[in-house]
Amino acid sequence: MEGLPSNEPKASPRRAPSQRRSRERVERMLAAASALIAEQGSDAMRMGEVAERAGVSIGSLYQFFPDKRAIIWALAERYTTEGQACISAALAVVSDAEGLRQAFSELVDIYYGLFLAEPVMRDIWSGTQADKALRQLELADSRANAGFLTAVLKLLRPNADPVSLETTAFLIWQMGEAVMRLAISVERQEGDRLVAAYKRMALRELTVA
Amino acid sequence: MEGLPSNEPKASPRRAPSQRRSRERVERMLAAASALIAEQGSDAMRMGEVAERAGVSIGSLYQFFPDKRAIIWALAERYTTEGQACISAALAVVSDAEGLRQAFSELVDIYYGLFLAEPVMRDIWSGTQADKALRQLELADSRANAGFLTAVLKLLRPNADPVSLETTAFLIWQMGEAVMRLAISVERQEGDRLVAAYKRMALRELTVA
DNA sequence: TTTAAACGTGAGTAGTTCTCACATTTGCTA
DNA sequence: TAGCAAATGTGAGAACTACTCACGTTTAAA
Repeated sequence: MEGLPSNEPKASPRRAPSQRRSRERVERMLAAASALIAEQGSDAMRMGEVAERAGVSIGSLYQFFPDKRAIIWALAERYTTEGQACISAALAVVSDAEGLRQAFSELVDIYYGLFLAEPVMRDIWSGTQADKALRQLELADSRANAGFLTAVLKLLRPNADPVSLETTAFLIWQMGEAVMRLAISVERQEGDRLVAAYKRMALRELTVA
Repeated sequence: MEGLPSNEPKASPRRAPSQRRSRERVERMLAAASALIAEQGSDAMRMGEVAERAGVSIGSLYQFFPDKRAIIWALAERYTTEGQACISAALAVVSDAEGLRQAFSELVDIYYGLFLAEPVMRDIWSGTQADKALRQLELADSRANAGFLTAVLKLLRPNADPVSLETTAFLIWQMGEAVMRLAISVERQEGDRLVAAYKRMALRELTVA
């Protein structure tokens, strides 16, 4: 699945471009990487191809980016700092509950729009390296599991819109998986809190109309 | 990041073990893979190492598993069918809202326990191939973003438990990201519905105590 | 016993990331 | 302007890895 010797954060510090020439070249490298990720995904992106498209040698590429990950991270960083400013601005002006409603709603729309429109962000932030086929298997499986939940909901609320129930069940299930993944990535205590909060939220959604 | 020629579902059909000898050997291969994933993660798992630990040649390994993914999938499948039976059983007996509450609550606990206890499941189902360092960056970033939300919540509800508010904000933010990732993996229409449902759910959580 | 199919082997192929010894360019100082 | 050290640029090749294939061995059935 990889050619890297290991998964350790080898990220040895590389020289930072200090002269104008090299800064421009680094910019070209990032642009090339961005284009290739948009076209093929970061997994299929080849370092040699990045160098070629940027018009630099493979050695130059590695002079400023210690490994393949580094160039992807550099791109990711641009998006995140940009996004962070946007979020900060939108929430800074909130002063009451209604304001929060509006700001949050807009924020979700903006983010969703970004995810839909930016192939690079899409690739980097969502299962980049994870292989697509496995993701589809997971989805199919999750759908099957959510199906059991849907069946129960339909039984308990025969008058509700079936599509809406299906959406709710699938959403709750997927969120549950996401929370589990999150919970095992943080400290045990926080993980427990997050799972508990999820449970409370999901139950509220499941038991009220 | 990989040595595979491409990301396409090459999954050419391989011979299925029909004799007892080969069935046992396949079992050993799976056991070896499982152990290695538990020790190092599936990304660092080397096919040669799997073969060696299973006491078979690399050729034999590839006789039954077309590629590296296949052996990981095979392991994943075992967990999922097991889990599916568990879910089905737990939800089949639900007949009222209170029953749903209990069944769902238990299910979450069981799943969380599995995630915590099973390193292989953990690896396969959560950012398997995704690199750990990037995941930590994402988390730090998400925490920062959730921080803005936390600040607003603290402002609007000065009497609430700060830790609880932080947990809620982080959870909502992470769920949002998960829903976006999900939304772009399914058909546009369903994605839109899922995002809308998430928004409704999150807003309810944000505006009621 | 014969025989065809299933099974087993491991050196070798192809394709990747990343290195390194060396050449070139730049900016600074005398 | 000449001199020079640091920054920058190069690409053949080192080091790994997933995966193949031609050939040898075992199994089960006729």
